[in-house]
Amino acid sequence: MDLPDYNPQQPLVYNPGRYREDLLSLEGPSTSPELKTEPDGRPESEESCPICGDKVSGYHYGLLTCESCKGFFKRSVQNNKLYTCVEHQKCPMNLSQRKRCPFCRFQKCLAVGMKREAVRADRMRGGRNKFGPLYRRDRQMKQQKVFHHPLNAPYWMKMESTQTQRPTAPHDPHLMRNNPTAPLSFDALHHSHVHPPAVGHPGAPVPLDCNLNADRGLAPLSLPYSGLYHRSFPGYLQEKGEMPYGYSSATTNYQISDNSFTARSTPASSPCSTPSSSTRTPDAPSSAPLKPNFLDHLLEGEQDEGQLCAKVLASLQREQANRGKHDRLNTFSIMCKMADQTLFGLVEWARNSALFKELKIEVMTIVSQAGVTLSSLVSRTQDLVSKLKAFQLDRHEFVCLKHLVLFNPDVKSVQSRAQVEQTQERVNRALMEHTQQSHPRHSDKFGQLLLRLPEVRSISLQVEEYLYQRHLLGDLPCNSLLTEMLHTKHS
DNA sequence: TCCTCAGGGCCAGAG
DNA sequence: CTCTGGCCCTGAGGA
Repeated sequence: MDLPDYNPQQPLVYNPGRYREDLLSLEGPSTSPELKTEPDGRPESEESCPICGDKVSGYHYGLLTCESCKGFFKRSVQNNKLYTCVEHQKCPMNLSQRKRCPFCRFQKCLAVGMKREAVRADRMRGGRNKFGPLYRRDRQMKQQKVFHHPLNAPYWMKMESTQTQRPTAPHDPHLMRNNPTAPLSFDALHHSHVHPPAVGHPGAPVPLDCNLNADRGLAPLSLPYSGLYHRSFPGYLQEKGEMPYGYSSATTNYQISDNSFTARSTPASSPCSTPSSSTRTPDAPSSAPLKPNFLDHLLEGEQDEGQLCAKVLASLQREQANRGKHDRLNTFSIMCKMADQTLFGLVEWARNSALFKELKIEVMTIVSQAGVTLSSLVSRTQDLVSKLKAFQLDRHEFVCLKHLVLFNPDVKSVQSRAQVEQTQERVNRALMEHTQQSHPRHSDKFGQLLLRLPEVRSISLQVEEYLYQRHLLGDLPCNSLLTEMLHTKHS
């Protein structure tokens, strides 16, 4: 089965209605050029620059690229170059044509994951940058991919590297921020890049290898919590001036921003960096009168769910396309990778949650439930999603539910249980007031929403249990945050 | 202390 | 003149 509309040289046209099919199609061989192999068995793709196909000379600004693209990227960022494309921003990019359109070349640099932040503002020579862990992990994963087929790799081997190397860099918080001050940062989860679904410039070409149709109103359905809330604020991002990942589709020019990346190291969406966070009173979260902007305060740390889904999809598509003919991920492996990357997103979200930062947690442990099957999980999850979709959640309700799931006083080893309960109560109150105000005719909405939470928790526990069983069988396809979490929780 | 390697600078060549 | 890209230097961090 071919990967729909995918060609490494052409942006992939994303059709939300085919999201599920896209994921399924990831299993089959892609239509991307067959990956040749070196005499020693290493995929040649490891030796070719993802931008132009030239020979790579090492890791540069976030990923393996050739010397030429390294220099081009460096000059572009250092000199704040402003390029324009005389064509349709879809110029082919290869060894012979890479010089023709610097606009498209720079686009592709960003799209494949080169990081402007890695170009040093102070121009200091030498040394190592903050992406060291990224390079190490990437290298490790590449090695593992080559020498150990994921599904054949022994369990202990996976655990060994899982425990020695935390998967950090590809999900660097800096790469996941919604940063309105960064006009041109495509950095995203694991080199994946998406068009902001709410930006609303239908005609604007998207310089990415995983494009979203501009009319994509609802998030894809394939992720557990996506598409649950109704977009009550179609222009939300625009109104707030937020352009996630810095992409401005309103212009065909790239304005390379200043190199003040150090000032942007704290995610702008982080409540700690916003004035409103100063109104927070960690000491008495429940006794403090509810600020009218409490819900907005919660929303400040929110990622767009559609973006998260699209990032995961783009990443998977890229990885699948880069795999050898006989090395393609099967459905379960794809699901595990989805879960892993979604987990990263959730962890990042939780870490950025001002409320969660107040917590002191030793180790997250869970209670196991046994005897689950994948089909029953899918069925239960689909039921839950259907119920939640029927509620047409708005962003405020959705973020409240997320916080209520996160702040679970039943989780062991939470040191300040009282604080968790207080926070839960506070969010509860905010949710109740919001539903009463925004849905006065639907007075029962608050209660109905709360009734869904036990099921959410129950399903999540079953999913964990199921994955752990597969994990013990050595089925989990890769070293990941997911396997690490499962191991930690069961150890 | 040495080695590795990624970012920066230099400069000849191309257009 | 600007841009490109290959080569070399630098120096933080790891062994």
